[in-house]
Amino acid sequence: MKVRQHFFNKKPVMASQRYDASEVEARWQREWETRNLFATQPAAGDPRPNYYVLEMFPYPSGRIHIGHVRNYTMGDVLARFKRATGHNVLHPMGWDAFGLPAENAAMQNKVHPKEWTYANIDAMRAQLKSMGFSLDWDREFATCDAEYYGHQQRLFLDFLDADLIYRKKAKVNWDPVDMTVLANEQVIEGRGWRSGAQVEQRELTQWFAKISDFSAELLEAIDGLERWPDKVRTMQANWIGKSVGARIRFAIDGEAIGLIDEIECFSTRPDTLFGATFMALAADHSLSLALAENDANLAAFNEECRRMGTSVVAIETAEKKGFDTGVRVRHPFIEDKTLPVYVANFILMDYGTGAIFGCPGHDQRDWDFAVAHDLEIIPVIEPAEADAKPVTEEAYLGDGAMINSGFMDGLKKADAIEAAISHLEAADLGGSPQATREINYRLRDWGISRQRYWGCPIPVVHCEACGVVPEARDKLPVLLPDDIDVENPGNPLGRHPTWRNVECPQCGKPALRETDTMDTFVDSSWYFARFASPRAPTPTVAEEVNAWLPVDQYIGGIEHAILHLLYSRFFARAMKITGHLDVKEPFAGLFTQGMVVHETYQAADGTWLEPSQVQVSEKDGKRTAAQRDDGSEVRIGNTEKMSKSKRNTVDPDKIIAAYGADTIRWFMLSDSPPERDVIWTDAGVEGAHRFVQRVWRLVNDIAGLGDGAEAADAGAAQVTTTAHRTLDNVGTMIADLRFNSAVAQIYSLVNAIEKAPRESAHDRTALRAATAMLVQMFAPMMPHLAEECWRALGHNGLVCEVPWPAVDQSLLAVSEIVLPVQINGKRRAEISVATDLAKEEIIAAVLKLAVVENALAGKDPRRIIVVPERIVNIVV
RNA sequence: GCGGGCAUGGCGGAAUUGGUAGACGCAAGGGACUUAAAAUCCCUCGGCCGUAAGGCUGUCCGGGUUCGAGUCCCGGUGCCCGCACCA
Repeated sequence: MKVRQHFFNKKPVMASQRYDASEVEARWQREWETRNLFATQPAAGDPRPNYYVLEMFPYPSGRIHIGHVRNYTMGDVLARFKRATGHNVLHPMGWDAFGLPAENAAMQNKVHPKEWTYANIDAMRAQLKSMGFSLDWDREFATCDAEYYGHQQRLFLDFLDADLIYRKKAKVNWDPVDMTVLANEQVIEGRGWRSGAQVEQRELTQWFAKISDFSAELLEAIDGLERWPDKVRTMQANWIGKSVGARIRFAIDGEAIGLIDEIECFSTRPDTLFGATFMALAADHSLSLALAENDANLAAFNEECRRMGTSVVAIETAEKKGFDTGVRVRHPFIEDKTLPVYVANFILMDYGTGAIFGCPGHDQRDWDFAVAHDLEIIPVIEPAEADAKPVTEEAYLGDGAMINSGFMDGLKKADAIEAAISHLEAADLGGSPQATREINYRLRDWGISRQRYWGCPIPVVHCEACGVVPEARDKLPVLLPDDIDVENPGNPLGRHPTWRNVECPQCGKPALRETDTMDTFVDSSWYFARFASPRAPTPTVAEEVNAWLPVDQYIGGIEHAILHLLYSRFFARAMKITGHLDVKEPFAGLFTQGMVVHETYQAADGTWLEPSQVQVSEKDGKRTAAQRDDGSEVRIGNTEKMSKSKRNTVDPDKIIAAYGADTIRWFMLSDSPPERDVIWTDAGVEGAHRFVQRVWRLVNDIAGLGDGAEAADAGAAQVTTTAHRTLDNVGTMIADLRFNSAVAQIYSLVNAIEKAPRESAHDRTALRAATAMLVQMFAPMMPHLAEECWRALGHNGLVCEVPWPAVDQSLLAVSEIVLPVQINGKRRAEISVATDLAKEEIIAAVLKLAVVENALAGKDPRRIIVVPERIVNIVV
């Protein structure tokens, strides 16, 4: 049994000939910085093709975590590779710096949010620099910089003018303790995530962005996002949620209620109309409200519906409750038939029209409601599935021919829907057709108001005389005040003594400044455009932003699949309309990388332990037991996402200090495909570091072979061919973001160089050339080691400035190839043939093989398949 | 419930898209060097049979298509993710 010690417990071994990462890396980082190598040239006037690679910018929480390291390493490999292949590369970095944590920290630690945020940015910038990323730091900005959010206010006003932003009353989650609105994601089981207080539904006037106007376009354009993962495209399509159907009007039987004499429903299944047995309204439907005015019981019921929680649990366990209003509507197809109208707790006011017709036979939810209220269930579809249960037991949701449906009897679903709509379109109700075709989307407008201090102020003023007045554009930015009271809950802007009181920009009379700030998702919806000209006096500069956008490769976590990426797509369209941009899609290529996960450890008393507190025992490669430093038993838990609560995090700084940035970069790229989770193990990191040392030894070895007189070329050495073949593969693999495969290729080349003959001058010349190519190939991945090796090989310049080597195509062609020979599909032999050998000759050669002759036993083969350069198969 | 994805040695994963399954790495075992260790180097490493040559078997399970299936089709199992009273 062997006890593996955690690397922090080990004394570092430091032999003099070993590669000293900390010294080397700091030196090359200084060199790159001195030469300002990664500053991007303006797109205008640069003859090279542009390439924009962007990783999702971080929230400045205070520390870089290992997930950032993985994300930015991938982007950096691509950026360095594209630079080497002749592109003008934009690879910027900034900070998504507004948001709640800064305010919470301010309350807890009595630090100003601004101070806290900028201190964090300084710390994290230093960490990123120690990773050796080829970022253009001249373009850095934070979204909380007055300059940035001032331009954002300008965009806001332009959007307002273009009717892309508006104000409306809306229901919001209100936390009565923290005195703020909470996003749906911040409400857990009906309680505020921070205060734990029961969240109330409040009606407040809020700012909204008209993203729903773009539903159809945002959905259709998904088809064009060919370099996006299918998963994200599907998620966005589902989120936008298109439903095709009809809006159908039902006449109220008898007297009108006030001005209301009909009810409109949206339905995707008008084919089931003959099975309709009731109608249900949302509590906030205009008819529900009108009827409640004279009915205290209904008013109480409506109130109960409104209070119903938004949590998943509340929805799953809720009964189908209803209140019979006594009102009845006439069935559109059946003379003299009327349907009872209920108010029901499962009808949503903000989808469709807030009213449905219920067909219990073929909708499970309607079925539940019908059973609860003793309503008729009429089957109108004859089940095509043999094992279908009768509609007395559950709703039938499958396909089949229509029954009990008058003119639709016998039709299939699609034809029946068409027939029903045509019928209703032709029918007249009060002077217009009884139904119109309609498409509904699930996507709602985006509420961007937040009752928070640490965000971008919404640049408008409320004047008693003039109403809502935009701030004058030459007064922008509307700055956040620095002198605030952060010690009390609620919005410090709302109780600021002077900041609120302003003159109306229009009439000059005293007015009040808007105290809402913008959702931080607004900040991240256009930062990628600002990077194209981050110091410009306008939000964007046409010739730069249109040259750089769309981002060629965007890299980030799947958790942003919907919100951030959808908002950004909307913003690009809004910016196009307002003249700030001339592309529609912000991100041409999207890559969602996996997480970094780590084993968890739990002590006997249930507390989670850090990896450094635990020793794991292994037997025959299996992890058998773990012990704490004091010898007590430790339970090995699941391997999961690194998190503070499970204490399974690894601090990048410590790894860099112990092994260097190149080691952690190499480890992040090895083994796991980039879209999948990577399991952090000490052994894996040590393996990566061994490779760094091995490459350094090899390069010095080759450099020490001496020049060797240039031998008369006796044909390419094997190692030259291998190097070019590897180069060809590595190039395509990096371009396809298949980093783990590129890493494997590089390992193989190192193996080949180590084993290659070194006897002749010709050998040595070939080896030196192959080794130089090797260094260039791993330069995007381990840039510091590459520079040091490049120098050791006798080159003067920097490897990161040397163009990517060209593949010698003539070396890729092989003259002879080993073909596997199958008999009846099983591999029985192999044969070495010239690549250009004719099929007949290959067959002739194969038939002479002893195994083949034995198998045939004098008979003719039934069939011979020859796939050139692949395989031969003899069917006996 | 709806939608999407994944399943290959002890482990992470390769496999040019239907053509030699297990590249490359990790772990493990054996050996060399060393007073000893570390580092390094060499060998073995899916399973079964065999001294060996070699044979059989093998990519979650059951069928199918094909000269040939990890890859395509049908059915199933198990995990993971997203959305969800959406009419």
